[in-house]
Amino acid sequence: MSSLSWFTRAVVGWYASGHRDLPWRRTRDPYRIWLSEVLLQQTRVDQGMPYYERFVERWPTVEALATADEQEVLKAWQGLGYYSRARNLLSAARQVVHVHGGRFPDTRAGLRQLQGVGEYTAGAIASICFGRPEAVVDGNVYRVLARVFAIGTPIDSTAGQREFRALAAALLPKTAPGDHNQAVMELGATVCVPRAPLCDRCPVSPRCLARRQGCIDRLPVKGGRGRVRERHFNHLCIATDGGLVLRKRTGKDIWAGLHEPPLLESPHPLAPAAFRSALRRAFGPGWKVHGHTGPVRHVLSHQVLHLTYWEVTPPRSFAPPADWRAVAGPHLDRHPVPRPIERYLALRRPAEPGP
DNA sequence: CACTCGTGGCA
DNA sequence: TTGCCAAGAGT
Repeated sequence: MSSLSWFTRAVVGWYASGHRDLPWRRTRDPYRIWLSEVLLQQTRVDQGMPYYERFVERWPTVEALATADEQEVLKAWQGLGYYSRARNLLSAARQVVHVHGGRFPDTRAGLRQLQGVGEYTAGAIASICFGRPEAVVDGNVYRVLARVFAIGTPIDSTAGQREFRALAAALLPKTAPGDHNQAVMELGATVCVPRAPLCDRCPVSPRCLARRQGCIDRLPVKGGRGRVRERHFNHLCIATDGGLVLRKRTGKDIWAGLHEPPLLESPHPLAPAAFRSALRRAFGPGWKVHGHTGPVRHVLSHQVLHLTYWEVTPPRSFAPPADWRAVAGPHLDRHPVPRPIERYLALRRPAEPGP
């Protein structure tokens, strides 16, 4: 008891005196904790919350989720980004059911074997659900520790990750490690925030080295982002009797598993004449181009997309690639699509006005 | 290991 | 407008 460090004493005491009442804090069910942790990876609580509620409602148990179809899960994930999380989520659910008999592993190493569960998520589940003495280091923890201990090692370097992991482990109390972990993360999320931290409300500000040294706004140190790639997407909007033509994206590119109108990517923006030329080169002669909308600018973490939607009609002789599918209006809703395609479809077919 | 994977909010 | 960033993981 008295061996508790001043750090844990201050932060856990502060946490116990009141914190946000988030739905996943009302349970220790590893399924729900896991779901919340994956949903919140690189994602704001406000953004992930409605998704959590819908997932729990629709798939209340890991067994239920394991029986889901990948397209269903991607559809439920639509709009949240980083869609590999959704595919890994389903994969891990099936691992839990078919390899572990429906029970989540109760150790960090065991959890680590699940698809989409890395060092952070494994530590979070192990400490919160099973009381294991495993420290977690997420973005919040990096920030709190970098400031309180005035550590300037870049958090995205190998040395930084080692250093912060060791410090977090040294600070972890033997009793109630899950509460300690959540308390530090909550402090980072609500008080020790990236810009303009609320130091007058911080339980450790009297001993915060960065505050003492006046360098809070320069910590933590991160390397700059890499260069952003510019891409030009020319979508072929083909209306048939059976509906709009879509194809499913595959491979390792963005939006794997999501649908879109057939794509003609070009290294530069295309004027109508250049588009006709590119269309003929890619899919043969005889196409008609009726008009276009865009380009629409869409920013991703490492790319900037310029999307143009071209209304086209193929010649009668055209034999479409095997993965093209005409999708009638009522069925469009079942296909997961990326945000810009979702917006395009909404413009193309305005939603029915509410009652 | 450097790079990649979305989206939206904010100053 | 631009850049930063938010409960990371996979390759």
